[in-house]
Amino acid sequence: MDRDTPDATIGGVDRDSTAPIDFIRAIVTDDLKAGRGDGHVATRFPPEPNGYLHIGHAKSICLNFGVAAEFGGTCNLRFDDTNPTTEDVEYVESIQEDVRWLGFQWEGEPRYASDYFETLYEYAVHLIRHGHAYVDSQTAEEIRQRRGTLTEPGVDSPFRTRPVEENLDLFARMRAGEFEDGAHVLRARIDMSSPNINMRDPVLYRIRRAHHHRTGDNWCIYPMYDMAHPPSDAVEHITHSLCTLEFEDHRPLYDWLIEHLPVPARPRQIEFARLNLTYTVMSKRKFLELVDKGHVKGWDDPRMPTIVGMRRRGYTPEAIRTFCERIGVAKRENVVDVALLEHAVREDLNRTAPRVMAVINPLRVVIENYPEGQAEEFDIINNPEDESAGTRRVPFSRELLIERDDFREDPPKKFFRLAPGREVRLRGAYFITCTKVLKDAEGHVTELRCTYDPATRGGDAADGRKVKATLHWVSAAHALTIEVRLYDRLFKSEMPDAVDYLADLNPVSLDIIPDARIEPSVGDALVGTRYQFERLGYFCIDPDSSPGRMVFNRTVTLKDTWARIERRS
RNA sequence: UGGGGCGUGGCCAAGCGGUAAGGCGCGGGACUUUGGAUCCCGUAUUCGGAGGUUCGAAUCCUCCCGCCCCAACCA
Repeated sequence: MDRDTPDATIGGVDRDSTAPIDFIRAIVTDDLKAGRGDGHVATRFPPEPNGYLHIGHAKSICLNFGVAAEFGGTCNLRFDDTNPTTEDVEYVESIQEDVRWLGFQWEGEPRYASDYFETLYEYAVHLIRHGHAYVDSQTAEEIRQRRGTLTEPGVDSPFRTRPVEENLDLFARMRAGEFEDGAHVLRARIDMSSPNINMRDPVLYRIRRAHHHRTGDNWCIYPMYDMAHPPSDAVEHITHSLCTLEFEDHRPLYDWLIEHLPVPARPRQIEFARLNLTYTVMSKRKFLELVDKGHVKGWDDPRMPTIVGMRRRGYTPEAIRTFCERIGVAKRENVVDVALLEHAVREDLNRTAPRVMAVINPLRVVIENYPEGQAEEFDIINNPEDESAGTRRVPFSRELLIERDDFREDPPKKFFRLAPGREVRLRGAYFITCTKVLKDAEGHVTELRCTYDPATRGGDAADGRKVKATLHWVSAAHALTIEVRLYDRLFKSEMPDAVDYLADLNPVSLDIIPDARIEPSVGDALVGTRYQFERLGYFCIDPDSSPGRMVFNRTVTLKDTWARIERRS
């Protein structure tokens, strides 16, 4: 490419995004220049409906829809439903919901590989007619043994030279259900000595008497991925078929199918590396196991790295999309630090989530010079980063609760919060000064006596004096009690089997603070803590039990745990 | 071992012959009605290694090393 070309523009498309998907962008640009696909770019997201989507799929979704959008093209949603034994409508429905929730709209109706079964069958017949496929009657075991090894070539099947007519007849009878499962298989006739094992006469069709979630019992033979995918792409006029690295070895086969079939288009496969996240299990197989064995409550359990699980944790589609943009797309194996995901979530939540004050581990504070029985309300801003979020009324009275960790009788050097004789600000209310510390017989602090300065109403001193800390607080009499439940994130850890450690972790989901207090002014507001769970920060209200979500904006590390708050009924 | 890929700071990732973008993380500072947020500044003399070509290389060539994927009638 011309070095003088301003790189703000590539392929005529404005490059405002920092998403480093340049190698794909370059290929598409070149193809466009070469006139492929009539100048139209068409991609597709092709999940197999055998589980719920996870954050790894989000990368693929953002990539496919993103590339299409960038080049003014389209992106289809196609279910790769060629293996009826593992698939289910529950999954096709959840997948559609998740893609929509992430903010993407596929072109037209969802497609299904199963919609093409008849076409694929005809294509298979076409291959047979041209001597490019044959019915093999060996057992699976025999086929495997004759496939050769990484270093030894394979051996031709004794059925490889079956006459076309016989193949045609056999294949038709396979479809007609005349044979047992496994009795025959349709294979491509390519090269049993190819150094690429995928080219050693790959299986194209197998007999499988299983109920398909869409075609029911209409078929007893099903195409393999390699047989179904290339033609499906072509039928949909997909121009760029993006898939993960493990399919690189299949590309020659992909191209072989496109070349030997009378397909209406010539799609091109491009591979990229799948997403791996630190501490995160990313395997549908393991998720299924967790769900089936009851280690989690379902695919949408907040501990799950599934899209629905993340949704319940309060993650936003915007945050997930931002994350996918930032991690980039390349061909090298990678393990993205989960901190990057959490950063994207915080960034979005900081901008959009309403705040509330909360006290988890309460310490009673009595404002001695505040009239007994009196109460007043303050208007406190809901989101310091968003004026339009408005304010809420927060009641204030003589007896308050503050976070226990916000007070230190003997404050260390860097501790600026409350201490005997020290003045701090109660957020949105008044400056208070601690005058007395009450303790029980054991010497534990049980209550603080303070005085407030009426001249600091709203949190600003008329005389301009400053205070080094601002505390969260709630009015003891008005506070709302909720239940906080803490969960540990699913850790992949060093353990080879996720299930083992999950069994260990499950009991950790306890009610940490059964009597946490929060301010009652916001009807649907519940929040977490700050100091006690130093590494948390954001708390989400389960969208299934309460509208909206809540953020606590103090500590925002979300390192390796998170909390879920449930309203006590 | 045959084939296919990949190796740029702790983690991602640009760069594609002209003298190492950016983000996360980390460290320091400023500011602030949450010590959060925000804002600054710093963080690879070096691109897996060794040779070579060139005025000049992460970018080209050679050899070596390392990691990943492929021997399902899964996708």
